[in-house]
Amino acid sequence: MYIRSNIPVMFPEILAHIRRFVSLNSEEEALLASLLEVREVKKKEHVLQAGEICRANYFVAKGCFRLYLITNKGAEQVIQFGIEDWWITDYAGLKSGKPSGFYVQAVESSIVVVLNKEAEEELFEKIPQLERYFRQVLERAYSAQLTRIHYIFNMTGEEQYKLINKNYPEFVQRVPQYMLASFLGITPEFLSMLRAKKD
Amino acid sequence: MYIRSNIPVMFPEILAHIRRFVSLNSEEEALLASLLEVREVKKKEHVLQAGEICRANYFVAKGCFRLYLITNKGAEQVIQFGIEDWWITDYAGLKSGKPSGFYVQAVESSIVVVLNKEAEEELFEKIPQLERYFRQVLERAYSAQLTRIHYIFNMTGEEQYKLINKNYPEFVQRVPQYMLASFLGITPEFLSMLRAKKD
DNA sequence: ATCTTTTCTTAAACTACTTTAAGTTTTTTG
DNA sequence: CAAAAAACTTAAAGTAGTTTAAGAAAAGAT
Repeated sequence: MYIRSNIPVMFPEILAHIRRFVSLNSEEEALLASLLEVREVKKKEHVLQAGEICRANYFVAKGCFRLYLITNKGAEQVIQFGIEDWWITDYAGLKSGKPSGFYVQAVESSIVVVLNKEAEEELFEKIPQLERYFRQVLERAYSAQLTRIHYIFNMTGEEQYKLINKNYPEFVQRVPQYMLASFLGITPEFLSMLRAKKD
Repeated sequence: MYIRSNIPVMFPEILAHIRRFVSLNSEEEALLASLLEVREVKKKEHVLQAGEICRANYFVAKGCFRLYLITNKGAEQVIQFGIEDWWITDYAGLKSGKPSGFYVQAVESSIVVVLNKEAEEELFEKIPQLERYFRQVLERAYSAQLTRIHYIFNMTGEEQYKLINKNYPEFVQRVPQYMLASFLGITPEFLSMLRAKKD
C-alpha cells in the first residue's frame, strides 16, 4: 500500500536525519523525494520474508520493526529492532541478490520510507553525498553491534534487562515481552521470572 | 615504527581491495598513497589502548589483530578479530573523539596500513569514491555482526567451535586458544574440554 | 459483548557452561 | 640452553539459564 499523498507529510523525518550528516541542495532533495516511496505497514505485516529477494532498505519514519529469523529448531529469533530514524534491512541479501534468510516485520502499525535497490544505485550516482550519509549511518550501526556483543558476553540476562529497562523504558513497554526476551537471548519464561522478582 | 621504504611493497594489498569495490584513477591512487602510512606492528604491540583517543583506522595488510576490552571483572573480552583485508578500529571512538574503551593489539607480528582521521577527511573530500568503498566495507562488517549474533544465540559453544573449525581451520590454528574462547564467549577451560572430546 | 487467539506467568526438573584449583606443556627471553 | 612466563589441560562443585507443562490474563475479531 503506497500513500503518495502523504509523501510531503512524512518526508521531514528522513530529510532531518540526512541533514544531521550531510547537506543537500534543493535539487538533490527533490530528486531524492522522487525516488523514495512512503509506505504504511500494518502491525504484523512483513516488508521482507525469508525466501524472498530483499529489494529495499527501509527507514522507519514512525513505528517499530523487527528483523528476525526462524531457527532450525523452529523458534523465532529477533536479531535487531528498528525504531524511528533507524534503517532496517537484510544488507547481505540486498547486496547479494540471493533469497533472504530473514523476516522484517512491523511490530506496531508503522510508516516506512522505502529506498529500492535500483533507486539507491541511481541516487548514489547522482548524489555522492548520500554515500557519505550511509557510511556514517553504518559506522554507528556497526559500533552498536560490537557494543551489543560486549553486553551479551559480559552481562547476565538479568543485568541486560535492567540496563535496557533503565536506558529505554518506553521501548521495553512498546514491544511484546517475548520479542524482547528473544532479542536478549533468553526465554520468555525466564524474562517473566526476572520481572516478577522486582520491577 | 614507520617503514616508508616498504610502501611500494605493501600497497598492492590495499589497492587490490579498494579496486574490488570502486575504480580510482592514477592521480587518486597517488594521493591515497601519499596520505596512508604503512606500519609494522610487533606481536602483542598495541595500536590503540583503552583511555587513549582513537586516531586512525587500520587495514590489516599482513597478520592478525584483535579488538578487545577489559571487563569490570578484570578479564579480557575479545570482541573482534581482524585478519588480512579487514579494517579494524574503534569506530565509535574514532568519530566521537572521546577516550576509547577498547584495545587494538597485534596477535602476531603484522603490517597495517594506517588511515589517520585527518587523512580520512581529506581523502573523502578529494576522492568521493572512497566514501562508497567504506560504505560497502561497513555493510559487510555490519551484516557479519548480525550473523554472529544469530550464531551466539542459536548455537552452543561446542557447535560454534565446530563451525569455525570447519570453515576457518587455519584461523583456529593461528590465534591462541584463550583468545578464541573469549571471542566465542566461553572459558578457555571449556574450550580445552571441547577439543579433548574429539578433534 | 463474547469467543478465540495471543501473550504472560509459575514452578519443578534438567543442562550447558562457569568457577576454582592445581598441574603440565609450550613459548619466550636473556 | 636454562629460567621464566605464557598457554593449555583436567576435574569436581556450583549456577544461570532452559525445558516442559499447565493455567491465567490480555488483546483482537466477529
